[in-house]
Amino acid sequence: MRIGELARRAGVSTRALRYYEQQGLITARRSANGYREYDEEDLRLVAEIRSLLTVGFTLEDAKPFVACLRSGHESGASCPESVEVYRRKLAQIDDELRTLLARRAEVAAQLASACPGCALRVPAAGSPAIESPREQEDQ
Amino acid sequence: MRIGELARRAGVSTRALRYYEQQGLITARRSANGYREYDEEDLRLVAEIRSLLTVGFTLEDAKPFVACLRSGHESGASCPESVEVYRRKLAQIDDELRTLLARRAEVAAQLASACPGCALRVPAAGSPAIESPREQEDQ
DNA sequence: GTAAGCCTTGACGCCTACGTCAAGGTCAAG
DNA sequence: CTTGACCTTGACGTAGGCGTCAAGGCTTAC
Repeated sequence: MRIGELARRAGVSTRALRYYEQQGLITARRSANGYREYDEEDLRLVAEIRSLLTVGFTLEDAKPFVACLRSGHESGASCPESVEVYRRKLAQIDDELRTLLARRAEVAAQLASACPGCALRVPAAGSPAIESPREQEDQ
Repeated sequence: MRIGELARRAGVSTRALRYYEQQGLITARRSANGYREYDEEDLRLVAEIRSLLTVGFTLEDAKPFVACLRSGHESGASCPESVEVYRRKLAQIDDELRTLLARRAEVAAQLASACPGCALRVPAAGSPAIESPREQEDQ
């Protein structure tokens, strides 16, 4: 199939597909007239990329997953490199969560001191429903 | 004082100060030779801006606070416009927290299915320590 | 006079995943 | 032959808060 069909089936723009190729994530055969030619496996690769992007991965993060799929694995996450990316991402997300929670608390505190009573309308940052993620790196 | 001294005392770069001016946050008198001249109040304004930026506010968000200070209030948060920004920011932070938590859960789930056992090393997204912030907008 | 240290206004670079023209080639239908 | 739908590469624009030259003027000290 050509780029337009792949784009429709994968739910992305043709621009995105060319960008993924430019970034080294996917490659396309070329037909005689220079048009890119894709197959079903490429559709899987793009689906994997999209899936990862929507959960906050960068294209760089996605590379090991795509490589894993292309090397014959049925899942892009079946390779150790991919698992490592998963773990790094979890750690990064936890960092961001901690940062956000700290900022939330700070903003709530400033709001409370500037406008006593306003803070009553929003959940407290230290409430039992909002806590920092537990630290628990590998091993 | 001139821009260099203000920068040192406020702990920011001269580039940042010019940028704040360009964005309409601070204004400077000019001495005969064209140099910017600042006073102690400008120092307070810059301190306010820095304080807000570090908790994730944009310069646009900071404008009401600066305006509030300049209009004579002792706190940049004493004006209703500032309080409104606080509330919008809290809501935005809560949105980001929910998004992050959802992504965390998604990543953890994918990791778990791709590498059973790996997930045991990281905190579970649905654990009692990590929950979505309670919704509770105004009123 | 000249070096040093301060100041000025531009203006590009960064980072990410594309959106959006621009200018033009390919191919099948009518 | 023309229209139209498809394809190609190239290149600028976006958002935010500056960093980092570039090229040059002011002032004081020696």
